[in-house]
Amino acid sequence: MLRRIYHKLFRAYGPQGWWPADDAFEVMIGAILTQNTAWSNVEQAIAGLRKHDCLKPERILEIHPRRLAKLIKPSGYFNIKAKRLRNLCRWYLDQGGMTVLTGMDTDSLRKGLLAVNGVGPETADDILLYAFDRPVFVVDAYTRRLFGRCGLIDPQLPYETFRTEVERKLKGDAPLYNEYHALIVHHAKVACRTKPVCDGCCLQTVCAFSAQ
DNA sequence: ACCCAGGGTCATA
DNA sequence: TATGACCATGGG
Repeated sequence: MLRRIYHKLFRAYGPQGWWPADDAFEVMIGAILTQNTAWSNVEQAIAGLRKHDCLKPERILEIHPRRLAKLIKPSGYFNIKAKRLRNLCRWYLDQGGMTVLTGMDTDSLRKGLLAVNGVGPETADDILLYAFDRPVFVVDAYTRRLFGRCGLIDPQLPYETFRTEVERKLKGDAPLYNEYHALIVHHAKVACRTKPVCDGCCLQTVCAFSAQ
């Protein structure tokens, strides 16, 4: 059933081409900045960072925290996100950069990411999937509502439990998880133009399909 | 003027 | 384990 929902979304919207970034490190930065924040705001923040050559960990660590906060201001929560960016960059460099990180197994990578203050389960999985191409299904609020409403997975399950349930039922690879999560987000955005946010409307198409 | 977005932490019970 | 306060901007 998870497969059929995927195909319906894909047929409706086509490939989404996530993650919108120039390289893996930029994906990590974007994953922090987009926490509870519209992507349009994140784009402005990243533009600010790029303008000041701050899309590298060394630069982010060397500029003054207050200035970093100013650069990412459009993304909101700029003070705490400035700290989180620094935490992530310190970890990134301490580990030895992309070369070393790429060689690590997925579980070790996730543990390392989660140990960074400011990186929670969803942000960690964003990074695992979209920066390191690991076969990890990213669970967000939309995913819970979608699969919950379709009666496929209990939306109240803890994050890790919900994720492993999806992966167990779906048995997909990284490219599939990549498109699936992007499609769910896109679906929520375009189909939720009507006011009652997302409870009755945005899942209707998919749920009507799954009910047959 | 109001609502919330591609979450996470910390204090509290 | 599970709530609640808190963080803050821009676009609808």
